Amino acid sequence: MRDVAALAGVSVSTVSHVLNDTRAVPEETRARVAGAVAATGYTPNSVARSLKRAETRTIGIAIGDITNPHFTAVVDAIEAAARAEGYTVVLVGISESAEREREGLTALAGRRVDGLIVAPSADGGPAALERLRRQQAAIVQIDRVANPSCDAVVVANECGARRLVRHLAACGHRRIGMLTGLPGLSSTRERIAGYRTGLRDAGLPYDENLLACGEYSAEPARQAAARLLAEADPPTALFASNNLMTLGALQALAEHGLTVPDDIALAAFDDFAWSDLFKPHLTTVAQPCREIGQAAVRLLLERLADPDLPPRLVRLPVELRHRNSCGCAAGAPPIA
Amino acid sequence: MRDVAALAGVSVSTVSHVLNDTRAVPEETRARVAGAVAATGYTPNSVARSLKRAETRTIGIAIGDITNPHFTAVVDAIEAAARAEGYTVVLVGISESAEREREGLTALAGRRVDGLIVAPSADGGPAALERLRRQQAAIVQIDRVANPSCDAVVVANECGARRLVRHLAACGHRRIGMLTGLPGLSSTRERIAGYRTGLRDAGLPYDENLLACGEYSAEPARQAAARLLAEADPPTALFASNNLMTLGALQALAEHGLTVPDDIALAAFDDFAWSDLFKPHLTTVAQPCREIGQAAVRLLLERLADPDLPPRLVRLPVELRHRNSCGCAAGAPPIA
DNA sequence: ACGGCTAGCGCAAACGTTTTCGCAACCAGT
DNA sequence: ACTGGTTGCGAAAACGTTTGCGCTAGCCGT
Repeated sequence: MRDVAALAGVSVSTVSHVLNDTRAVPEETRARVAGAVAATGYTPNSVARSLKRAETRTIGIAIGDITNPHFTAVVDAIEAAARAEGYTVVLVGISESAEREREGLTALAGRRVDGLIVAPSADGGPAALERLRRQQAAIVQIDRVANPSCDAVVVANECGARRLVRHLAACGHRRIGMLTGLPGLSSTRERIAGYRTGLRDAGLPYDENLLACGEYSAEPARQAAARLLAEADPPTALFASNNLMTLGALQALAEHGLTVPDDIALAAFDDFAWSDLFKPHLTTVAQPCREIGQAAVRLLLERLADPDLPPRLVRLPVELRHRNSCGCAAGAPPIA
Repeated sequence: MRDVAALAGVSVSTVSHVLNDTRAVPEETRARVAGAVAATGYTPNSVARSLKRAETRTIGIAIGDITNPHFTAVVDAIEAAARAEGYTVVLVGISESAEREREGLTALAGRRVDGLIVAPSADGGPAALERLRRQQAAIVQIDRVANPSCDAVVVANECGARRLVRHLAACGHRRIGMLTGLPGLSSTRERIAGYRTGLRDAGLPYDENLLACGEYSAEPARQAAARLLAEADPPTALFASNNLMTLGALQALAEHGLTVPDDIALAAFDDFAWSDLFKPHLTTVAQPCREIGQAAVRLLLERLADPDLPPRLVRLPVELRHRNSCGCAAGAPPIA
């Protein structure tokens, strides 16, 4: 910037002012500065600016695994929305482990991100977010809420699970197994709650043995499903409460020589992008991934604008995608 | 840091020195400082550090669309590798448009990233990278090379395409259509070249009418495939030269009432994560996505360590995944 | 007793911006 | 001719680090 100022024959203040236009500068001077900028190929140093301004125009994203299509979509939406507002995003992967989460958040705190969008892990607990909070960062949780005093955007977990289970029951299933997510996450709890109300709606008993923990990922889910299938009175339908566990379940079913939906029904939380090409046409409840991302940055910016807002929780609706892995005719309308 | 220094009864220099341990400090002082750090909840401000040190320990990733599973995997690998080396990544989406690319790179240049990993777009051209280069950023291109004087990691495009086409020919196909990628990208050129050598290997003529541009994405590919199917003498096999175009092709085939592999054969560049669940079991050539990411950060760090290295190009092998969309028995060995 | 060495530490100048304060020049109104 | 307002600009102090330089105190060897 010094060079630019020298070349334009003005002071650095003036250069700064025309660049940000933060005070009136006659057209002629402005032009000279612009010329000098072009001539020197000057690129404003945003780290210096961040230091001075005490804001980085950066938002951190801390999620378990961007490889999970659900998070991929969310991240993509976040990035787009953030960019539209002049923010850039820094991505840290915290593979569902409390330690990684701590490391990642520390890095982000050091980098002085203005805001943080986080899918909190089970055991990180509310404490992990405190440091960022003290730094005045705007924090929004997605998918699950670990700290109720921070903003969050989640989906209608209970409702989605309930509808799926009710539908399976309506298809005549009386023993419906469930693959549950990581214990300790609010989404896991809510989906289990939905499963239970779904059963109740249908007048079916709740049997603890029909639950198996799949930890929201494929391999554990495969084992969990295998366990359910080995029961004395095995389920005739399975509810996998996220996408990865659906894959695990399918693998287990294949290993047991069971085909969907002929031998066993399957319904799942989370839709897949190219579901149409899948062999069993999965009946699912789809999350509005992009909307989650968009809502998250909206909340974040609002909080940045007014830090004294009360904590808000936005809960987005899910959408039932009725196909035929549930065993009913493809055209049949799902129960509401 | 001032507070920490005051609390510990030392100067800021000393605090800085114990934090980075950059000079000998007796254990006792060190402990006092550590105590003060803990007591104040101090988090080092890396933006100030970056300003002073003239390095950000940040690497930028500029790719078209992280929603594409191929890029998702690459990004994930990059993030992991970078984090292992103490770098954080900032992500900018440049949706295959020259303007977005320019914007994104400008943002990264302003943020003074130490390095950049970019999947260059067709028309951004070598120029887009120049500014970053002048800033001494280490640049590595992935998937395609737009600027031969920058490092790059790509895959054996020609070889992969060639093997797939040769295999289709060996299955008896004499008219093999190809869905080509975005014109202007090196990967597109190389895959077309592979297609041609594959044909030549098999003694088949090259017919320009069997090529249709699918722009590396689904909808254009659907239309392109539809065009090929409408030919007077339509292809009996299709080679889709990336994952998204495969989806487009499948849609076109479905619309024409064609099933794979009975009515028409299909082979594709890029594997899918859950190919096993897909209805046509796709014969594909898989890219080593994670290795691409890892190699990219390796090259990047090496260049950071020694900016005078000559430009390097690493070309990674691809892996043929033989299933049955190509129409031959599932167990049959693919031709080498 | 004195020079030299070392260990332990602090001062202050950067890094590249933003922003406050204030100066000079000009114009208008009396 | 003087006041008062406006316009156009520059000087310099921050922001929170890192780091070169140098100071002091103690110790050893002579």
